[in-house]
Amino acid sequence: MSKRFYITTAIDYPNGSPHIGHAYEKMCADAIARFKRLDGFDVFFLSGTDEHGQKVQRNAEKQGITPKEFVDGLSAQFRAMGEAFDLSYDRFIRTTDEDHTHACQALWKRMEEKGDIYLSKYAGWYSVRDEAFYDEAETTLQPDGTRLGGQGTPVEWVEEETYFFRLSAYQDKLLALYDSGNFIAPQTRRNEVVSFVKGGLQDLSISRTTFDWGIPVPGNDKHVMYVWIDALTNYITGAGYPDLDGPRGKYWPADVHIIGKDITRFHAVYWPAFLMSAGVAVPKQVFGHGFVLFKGEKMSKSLGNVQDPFELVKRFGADQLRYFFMREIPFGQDGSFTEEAIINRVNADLANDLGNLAQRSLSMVNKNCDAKVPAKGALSDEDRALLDAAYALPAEARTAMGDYALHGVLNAIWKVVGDTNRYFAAQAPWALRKTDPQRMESVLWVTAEVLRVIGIMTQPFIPGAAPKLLDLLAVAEEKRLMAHAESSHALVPGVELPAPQGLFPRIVVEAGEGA
RNA sequence: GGCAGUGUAGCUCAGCUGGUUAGAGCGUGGCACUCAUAAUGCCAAGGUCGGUGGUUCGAGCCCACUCACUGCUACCA
Repeated sequence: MSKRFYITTAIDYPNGSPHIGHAYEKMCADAIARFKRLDGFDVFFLSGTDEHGQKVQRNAEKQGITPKEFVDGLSAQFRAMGEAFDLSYDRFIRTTDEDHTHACQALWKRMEEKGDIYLSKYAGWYSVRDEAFYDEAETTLQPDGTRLGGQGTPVEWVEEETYFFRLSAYQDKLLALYDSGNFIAPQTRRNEVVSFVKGGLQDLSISRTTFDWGIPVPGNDKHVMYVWIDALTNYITGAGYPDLDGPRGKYWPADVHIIGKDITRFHAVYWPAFLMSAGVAVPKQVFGHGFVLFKGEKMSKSLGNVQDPFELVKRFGADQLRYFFMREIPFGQDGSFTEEAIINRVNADLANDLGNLAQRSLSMVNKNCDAKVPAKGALSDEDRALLDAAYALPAEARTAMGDYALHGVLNAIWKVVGDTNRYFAAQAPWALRKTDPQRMESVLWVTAEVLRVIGIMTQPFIPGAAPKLLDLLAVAEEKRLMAHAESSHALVPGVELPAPQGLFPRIVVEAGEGA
């Protein structure tokens, strides 16, 4: 009975090309998924695109193509982004996938059987221009008798037949859920949701008749399911719902939904209520991460500062961006980036600290130890202290990962990288080469062994370079799990090593290029 | 307006249930070394811990007030 771990990201709405914010969420979730695999879990990692809705339908019409053709093109871009950032999805789900329709309709029927869905009318002040309903309090009555919405656009009274979900019946159960553990993280998001739910819940409109690009409501084709039923259900579609006894059913309930903080409510209120209604287990946790800002400002089309993830990868590299964002931004908080910050961080941590450490030590091994794992002599206190720090990493990392503190994991690892550089300088193996070659070998062995542990531990974050580092140390493919990051799997002296190669080139800013 | 949160070195942040000289990384200045990707190491400067007033033998950490900033306050996602 192996340990299982099911992690999802939000599915993206493809009404435009992906931006770096989409990539950020996915790379963080990917690092978590990879970390759990590294730690011996049977992981299922789900991401995808949310493809229905009025906006897609309209955009497709504008281009004179079908909605499906429209989303096919954009969904492909999101999938390409996954490849560009080395994302290890186990499935890339699309809400236009056949099994998803089946899952949504099954969920709907269960909720209906429970008596939680009823047909009624949704009425309110609607702004055609904003495509949004406004609360009466948000509107203002003009002298000429017309009424304007929150954005200053005209609104009209609209009544539409719609199905409602009896969300109001779930207030107490939801509050009990929030009370029982850490269903919502981080804490600040939890506070917001709790206060929202305590304020009282209204029933939720869950169908539309004004467009048809969506999943039909079972038994009433005039209606399609509205956003959240359709979108959220993807998480159980991924587990094979309604057949949770099938091959993937074992993954449900999900361990964590990684989402942007802006959609916390939908995941922490509506979603568990739907599931409770349908008699399906609720996910274990919803984690709302922060936003990535560019130079401290939100990125938007109007500001013209949207950062293209593909361009960034081309310029800096996938490992570099992954490392930067996960190290620099405490996971859960907002964070800002600039090209200069990326260059500084990448050069300092990856090129200078880790890359150069590997290079300086392994090139000595190559030249002075016959290109073999050096001989390990009696260990000094300094050797012992450094090795202990390295071997302590798995436990420290697991602790930090318990709160999905990706930055904390990297912090701990790079503390050891720093320790190793200090150790290397203090032991000065280049001097020992002349005075005490045996001791030199020991120092090089300790350094290489620590690099082995670092290589193992960094795999979730820099999945391109970490395996290369392990290759340089001739670590077998099957000995690269976290369980191997201990002394019983240490490097064996005498094993042949390949010639060292640079792991991370320094990023050089060309003259005249602003950073 | 209501609720919640944040404010600690130039920058980004740690600071456990209050307890000797408030920490890290980056940046800055100086020195050392030469194995290495002009990389690394050492040393140093630098903060009245937003402000005021309390509680306490003692507060960055507790209380009150105050200033600034942020988020949430339902059906665009």
